[in-house]
Amino acid sequence: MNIKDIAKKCNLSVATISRVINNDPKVADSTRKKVLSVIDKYKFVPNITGRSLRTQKSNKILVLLPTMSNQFYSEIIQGIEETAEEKGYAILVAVTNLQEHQEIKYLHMLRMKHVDGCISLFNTIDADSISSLAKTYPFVQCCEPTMGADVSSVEINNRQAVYDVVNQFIQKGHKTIGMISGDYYKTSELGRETGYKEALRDNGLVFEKSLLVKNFYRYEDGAIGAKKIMEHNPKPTAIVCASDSLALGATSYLKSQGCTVGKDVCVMGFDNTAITTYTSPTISSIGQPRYDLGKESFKLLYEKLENINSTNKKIILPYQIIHRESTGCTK
Amino acid sequence: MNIKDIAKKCNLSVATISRVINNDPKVADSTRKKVLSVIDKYKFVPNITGRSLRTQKSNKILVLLPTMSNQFYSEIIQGIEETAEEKGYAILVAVTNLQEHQEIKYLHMLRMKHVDGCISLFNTIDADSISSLAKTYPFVQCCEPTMGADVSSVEINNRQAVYDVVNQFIQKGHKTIGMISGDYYKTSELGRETGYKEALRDNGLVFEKSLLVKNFYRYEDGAIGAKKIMEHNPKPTAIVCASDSLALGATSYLKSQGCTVGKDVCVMGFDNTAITTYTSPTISSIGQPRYDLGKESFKLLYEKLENINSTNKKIILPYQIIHRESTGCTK
DNA sequence: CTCTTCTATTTAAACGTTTACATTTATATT
DNA sequence: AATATAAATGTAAACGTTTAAATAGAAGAG
Repeated sequence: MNIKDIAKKCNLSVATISRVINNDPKVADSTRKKVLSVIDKYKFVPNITGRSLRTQKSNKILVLLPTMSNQFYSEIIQGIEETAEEKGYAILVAVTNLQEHQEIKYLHMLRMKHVDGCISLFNTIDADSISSLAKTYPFVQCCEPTMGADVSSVEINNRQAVYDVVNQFIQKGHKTIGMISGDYYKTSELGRETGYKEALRDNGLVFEKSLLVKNFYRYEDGAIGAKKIMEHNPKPTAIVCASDSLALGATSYLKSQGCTVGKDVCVMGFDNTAITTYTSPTISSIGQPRYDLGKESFKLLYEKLENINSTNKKIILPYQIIHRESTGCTK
Repeated sequence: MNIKDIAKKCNLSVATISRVINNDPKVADSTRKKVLSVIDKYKFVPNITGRSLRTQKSNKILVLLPTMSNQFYSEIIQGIEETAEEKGYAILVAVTNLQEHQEIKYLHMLRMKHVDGCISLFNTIDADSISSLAKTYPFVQCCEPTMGADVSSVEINNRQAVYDVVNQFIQKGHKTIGMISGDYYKTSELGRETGYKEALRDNGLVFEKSLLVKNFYRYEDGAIGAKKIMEHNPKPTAIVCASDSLALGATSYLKSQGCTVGKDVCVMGFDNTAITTYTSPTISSIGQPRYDLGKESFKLLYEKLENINSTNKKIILPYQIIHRESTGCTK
């Protein structure tokens, strides 16, 4: 059942049927009614591939995720989805599982015109490839802009966030502060680590290599990191982590050593995921405005969808430092 | 840059170019080489919309998710994705956020032929709609088959899983056992609750309404549920939960009341998500073979992709009961 | 040298829409 | 009634592929 069949049933040309489908006002009310009833009767649904080919638009955008096992992305996607829907775009999510060939495969959907644009939450391909991709296709990076790439992006100021936290720790009298970071998300990681180092420096403390541990972002890595950091002399009294799962792992290790987290040692997480309030002690964390990160990403993408030559923008959104029990906040 | 342009540059017809692209053996080696070099030179990528229109296939399948904020789905999707890739299919994920209009919107992609098939992790639409959808389009339900719908599906035996757990509790001497369930995923919920009731009955215990609490699946609901259940007289000594977050919430409430979870009260979760090992006590849980659920779902879908009239199959995969500290397991 | 067979290539239709342009029909103006 | 204008509908091309069927060219058989 296609538009031609409907036209035949209605004794009309395909053009008129198409006009009815697309709400073109140039069609008589009586005709419109007749056509709609026939469409309804035969449950006709216009073939979107035909339409896409003709209009050269898919009205779909791709959201590229490094992994699905991160709570963090859920709300970002919702922010994208709801903003996109207002403009008539549907979103499709693809997961790269951190594999470059997957990333390339899905980015091909852009070149093959099966989606009109892409918001990527993480890229492994190099800055030049990103820049040239973004020149030709609507493309926005969210949370993890590739360093040195000429591309629109939305993120928070990771450096400043950790800087502020470490500063707060120092103001409260902490003298030895450790950091557990990861070794994957180059951009945010570097920012967070820089913030840590700069805050120490600006307060007259020296950065010590053995107080900054880098592994992956799993729970176990948090425990391993905490163990290593606690071997330092003098013992650190505060640890800032690059994710909540790291903070959780660190906390659990510290507890197992008889430490009271929030009193003997303060622990700060990152991302403010739901898990932070499920545990004992509850975990303090740096919160990103997830919904807005998604929303602003789509807005930037939309500018590109309307005009691919519009200038690239870099948007920085505010973060939030939330104190809970793991930094001694009792309320 | 399209296939016609390439043909012109090569002084060949579009048909030959198409053959090269599709690895048709009926093309001379010298010609193939020339064409490939031109394709490479101009970075030509065939337009997939044109191809889809002609071949009436997209080589894409849709995975429909109720929400992205559930750790549980991640590995299922990986199972689907890796199996699908072997057969040359890419997967696209769409999230309904439990809204029917979203579900309908994305299912339309099937009717509009923008995807060749769909694996759905949850549906709100009624059994008849599901049955008739599945008759016309390749469609498989994973984990939550709609009751009464004629459709291929993969799941575990939810009833038996909870039956076994409750049975184990009773064997160990527990006399009063509560259950915290949810009120959304009709099929699995009903199964789990039935398992609970049947195990009681088969052991000569009476089912008491006040020991079965139904809310949503959030952490808070676990705490609320535990509070309600603990008001029962005599106090229950075991609680089985329909999710890990419920179990976590229950555990945290019990701890706040001075209960030692795993000793005074045993708590069992469901789904065996990562969080179960991050907490203290660690949470016992019923594990579903997530990767295989995804894998088998795609296999069923593939049968439908090859022959839409193949008979619907219902696959039941084994579950696993994993004891941790919350049920008194110390190792 | 002709006829057959096989291989490589071209031609042209088809997939299902949308839309600029042309045509017809209805309505308004003189 | 004749003409101008507006509204409704039709015609046909276009989007970028794939692929049956037709054709050309080369090689082999007699």
